[in-house]
Amino acid sequence: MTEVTRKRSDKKREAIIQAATQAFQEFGVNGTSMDKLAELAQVSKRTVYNHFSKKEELVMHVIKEQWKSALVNIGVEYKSALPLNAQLEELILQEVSFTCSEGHLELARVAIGHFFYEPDKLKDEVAQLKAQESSLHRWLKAGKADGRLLFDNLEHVVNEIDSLIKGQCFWPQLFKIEDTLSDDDKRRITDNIVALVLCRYAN
Amino acid sequence: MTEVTRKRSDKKREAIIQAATQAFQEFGVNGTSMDKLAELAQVSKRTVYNHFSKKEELVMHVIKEQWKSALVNIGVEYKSALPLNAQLEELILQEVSFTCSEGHLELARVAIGHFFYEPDKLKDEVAQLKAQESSLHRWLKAGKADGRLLFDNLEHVVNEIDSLIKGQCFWPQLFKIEDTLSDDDKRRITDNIVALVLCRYAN
DNA sequence: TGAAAAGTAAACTGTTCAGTGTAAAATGGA
DNA sequence: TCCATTTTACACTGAACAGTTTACTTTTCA
Repeated sequence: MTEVTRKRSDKKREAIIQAATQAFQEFGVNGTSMDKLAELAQVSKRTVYNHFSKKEELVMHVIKEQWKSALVNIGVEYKSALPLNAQLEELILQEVSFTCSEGHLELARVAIGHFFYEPDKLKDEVAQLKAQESSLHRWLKAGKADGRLLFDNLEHVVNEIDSLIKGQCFWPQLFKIEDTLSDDDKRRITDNIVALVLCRYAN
Repeated sequence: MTEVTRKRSDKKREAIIQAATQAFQEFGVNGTSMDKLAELAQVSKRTVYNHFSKKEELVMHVIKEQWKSALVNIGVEYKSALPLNAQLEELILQEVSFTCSEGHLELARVAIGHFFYEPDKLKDEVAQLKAQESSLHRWLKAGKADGRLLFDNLEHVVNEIDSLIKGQCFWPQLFKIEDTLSDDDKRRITDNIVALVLCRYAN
């Protein structure tokens, strides 16, 4: 043992995870056999199984790891003194950028590819996601409390904004129907969403 | 031959298609083996292969057939005399109802499940879809020509509306994250979309 | 009634793949 | 050097599945 052995072991483990991450993104979970994976990781198949006793275990590990690394804190706090316009612009631009980032898209591809025919598991994972109140939630709530925004149902507004973002920055890219967005595209989409939302809900 | 033979043959064929349609929806294409399928259709496996020489052929047949049957004509023509409000309401409600209908969702599930890792084929199919100018396109164009709507880029507006619809009536239902929408839900969502759009683009 | 068309059952081929067993080799610390 | 841990190569099992072959039966209709 153990210090160096640990390190050798860890290196192998890293190689496996890294190869899996890449392969799952490129070929999908079902398109990646454990043999292929072992070869890509430059590791014997048995070693893969020494680290992850089932394929499912490896899949979940990869998804959760990507998940963590993709989790960015979007931090725009409501400021009473500043114009709504600029604040919302900043907030939505951050959401847009995150949503259409390659990291986020790749995670989504793996997860959706894996969970597509297991709606219950998918539901659970998504429930966890939705549980955490977003920056957007807080900002809208603060704006309403401040009397500068006017709406009945917070959830509906969040849903609308979310739909506008995903419909233009996520789904088309997820399925590779549209190319990656340029910064100009992001800016234009953000501007339009901000205009739409403020036109409707600004007091 | 041939009249009655045709009929027996057709019955078998129907049974195959019907079983495939159901099974593909329930288990996905990959989750449905040709053996299972034959059993479900109460038909010998060989008969399946007599009608469809490859699984892929059957898959494409089922998708295209569902496609046809799902294709509804949404017909709301722009009327200069009537208020924008009511017209757009009617138009979007039709879109919403179609989008979240079980038929449309099931088709989408089969198609996405099948094409998920074949982005090129998916792109082709979607391109066909997008090619046909929608009722929404025409209506917006007419409203602009009539001077009652004001916008720069028609495509962007269509995209926004489309995102709002799909984000609330399609994606969550596709992945079975949300239940089927009630008529009240549809009405509420439609109302909100109409308000958002007219607030922004009505002259 | 008899020949053509269609269907059936079941075994079979060939492949892919998850997961296991094992014996030998590499690694690095004591 | 010796020992424990880890990795490796590789053969193997067992299952699933697309697609085929064959020998046989049923149906239809001329």
